[in-house]
Amino acid sequence: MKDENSITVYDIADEAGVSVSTVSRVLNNSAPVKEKTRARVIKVMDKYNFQPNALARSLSKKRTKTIGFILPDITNPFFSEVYVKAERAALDLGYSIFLSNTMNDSEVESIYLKTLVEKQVDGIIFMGGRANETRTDAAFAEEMKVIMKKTPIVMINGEMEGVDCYRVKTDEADGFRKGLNYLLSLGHKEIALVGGIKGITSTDIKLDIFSQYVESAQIETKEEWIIESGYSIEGGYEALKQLLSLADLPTAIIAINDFIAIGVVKAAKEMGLQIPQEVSIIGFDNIYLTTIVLPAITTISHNYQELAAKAVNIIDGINNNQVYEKEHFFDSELIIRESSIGLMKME
Amino acid sequence: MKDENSITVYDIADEAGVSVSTVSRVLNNSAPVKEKTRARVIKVMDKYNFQPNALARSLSKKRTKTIGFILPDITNPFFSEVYVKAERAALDLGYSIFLSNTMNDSEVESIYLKTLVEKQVDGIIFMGGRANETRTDAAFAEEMKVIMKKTPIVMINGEMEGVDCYRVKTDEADGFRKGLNYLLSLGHKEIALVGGIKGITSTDIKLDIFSQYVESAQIETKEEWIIESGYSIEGGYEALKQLLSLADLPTAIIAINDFIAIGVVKAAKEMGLQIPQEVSIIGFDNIYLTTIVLPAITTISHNYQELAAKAVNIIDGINNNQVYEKEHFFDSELIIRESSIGLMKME
DNA sequence: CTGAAAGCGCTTACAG
DNA sequence: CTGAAAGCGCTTACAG
Repeated sequence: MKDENSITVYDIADEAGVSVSTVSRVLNNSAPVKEKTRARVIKVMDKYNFQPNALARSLSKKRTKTIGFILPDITNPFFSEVYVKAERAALDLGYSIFLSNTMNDSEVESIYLKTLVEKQVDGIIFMGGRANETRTDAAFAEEMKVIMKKTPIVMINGEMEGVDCYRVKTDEADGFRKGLNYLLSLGHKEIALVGGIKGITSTDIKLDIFSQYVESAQIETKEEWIIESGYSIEGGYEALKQLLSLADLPTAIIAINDFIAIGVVKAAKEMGLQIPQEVSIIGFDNIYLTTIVLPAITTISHNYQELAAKAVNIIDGINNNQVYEKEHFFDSELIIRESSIGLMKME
Repeated sequence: MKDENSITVYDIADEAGVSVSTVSRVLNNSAPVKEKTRARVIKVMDKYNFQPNALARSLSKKRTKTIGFILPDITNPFFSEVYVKAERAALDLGYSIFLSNTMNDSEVESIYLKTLVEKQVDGIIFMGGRANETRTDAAFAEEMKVIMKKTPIVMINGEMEGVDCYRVKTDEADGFRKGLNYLLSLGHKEIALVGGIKGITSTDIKLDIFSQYVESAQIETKEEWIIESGYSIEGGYEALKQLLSLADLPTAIIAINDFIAIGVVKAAKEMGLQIPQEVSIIGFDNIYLTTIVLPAITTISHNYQELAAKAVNIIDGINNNQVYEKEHFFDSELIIRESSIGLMKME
């Protein structure tokens, strides 16, 4: 008897007294097979714990039921949240996912892109760093275009100039407005904007909206209240220290993301600044850490579920000859928690 | 001219005026090729952005350079930390990883196990829930054995009775002793043990050690100080509330893991209990959240890097006919931060 | 409802 | 150093 791990459809066919075509038919339910024959084949398969070789299947079908997912750092709760939702959607449709962490190294990004194509993934979900730059690098764009000739790409919350891939997005501009309007509704007018890096889309979008509010005199701010301190907890921590060294303080702070907001909260605690009594703060992203911190942080949430599922569905769909719009927007949601409070109550 | 995405070695061979064997040789550097011939072949490959089909290669080589990684929840910093280290080690050796989140659903665990085998992964790194039970389920063990006939499995910090797979482990017993000894060295004697679930290995190991210390009278505890409240932040939060309802309080708390410790810290803050002044607390795992919380939490760290790299190396090694011990232990490390303090200072 | 044959795109002895 | 041929393990027209 053959080794269990080298049984093929031929062995099954032999022992069941049928042709491999028939074995393939029962394997895939791709055509009618007489009930008796089917039973015989299944019996033999079970006997040997037969598992078809997906490589061979994929080679002939030109479909791998595999998706590549490129992101900077799965350790970051924002990315792990969208990843997990995507994986579940993928599982439901029978796909496996190659996860590729680039750690913001664009060379690694290129290596993974290349590998995924060679492994014949049915599509790539891309959240790599190069898709977050407001001005896209021409060489990177070129590279993406070459990939796209072979494999569909869908970017989540990112895009690249001249790269006509699928894009699935949170309406971040609208989300940021929701945050600002909420602060305004609480009576705040003197507002600081903390975190971010100029040139990165998610920062530029928010900076833009903020400027509009300032220009229309809805918000009063100062140059020193706009602190581009990156995306990390540390960045929020340093930013608050900087703010506290100033003569005038804002009554509210809007952070580029939740990590920044968490850093602000941490620094506030150390410095003895009361949140929200002395200053309100809101974040962006709604990562789960916002609820484990004290006070829990008011924030704007992505629609993680829809965002991720749409990305997966597009890949599955175009592999089944369906047609999709290139761009899809999803609404964000204001999540009110404890870090923000009305101005009246503060005084 | 052919479509760029359907170029094969035959097309390259034709245009370069050589045989496919030669194309394969330059592709793999598997045998000497005249420099001039090689140059000609490479030129044609470049012209068409040729990328070999890894499916076809894997089918004939019976090697996919792919690893499957099964874990409960990548959203949990403990798992994402080991995953990220494993992925980097894998990348260095040319492997891609299928990440499979089971969300603690053992049916999903089975589906992924099956899929990974069909996709012919070179090995599976397993941190699934079923490997964490002190008493292993016979049906699950059987399933694992069937898998192991076809694909090597290496478990990280887990094992299953009767399943002779590779095991890579933190010496958790020793790590827990380090924590206890540290507390003792600070003068603490009245200690509570919080979190965990009986029947789960990581709990049982720690419970065991704890009992030994109690029996040898190094520690004084009470029944009500041992609270099996799971592994979540919420679990730590509830546990501290429970402790605070008691007449007597311990001077120190050792938590099953960092999530529990974080929950304790959060509850303490809400209830106005001073940490570490009124009670010291230490966690286990050294996830990065321990440093963003105030006070930063003293904990025991796994050697994430070595643990993950060893798992990957074993898979790569046995696919190259190397031989490995079945079990490998790695030391843990005590990381002292702000949540613990000497008993003298407390009074 | 079933089978024989070709094809998917590589690699690998084997021969020269 | 190079080429012709078989093989990896499936699926899919095609014919009956």
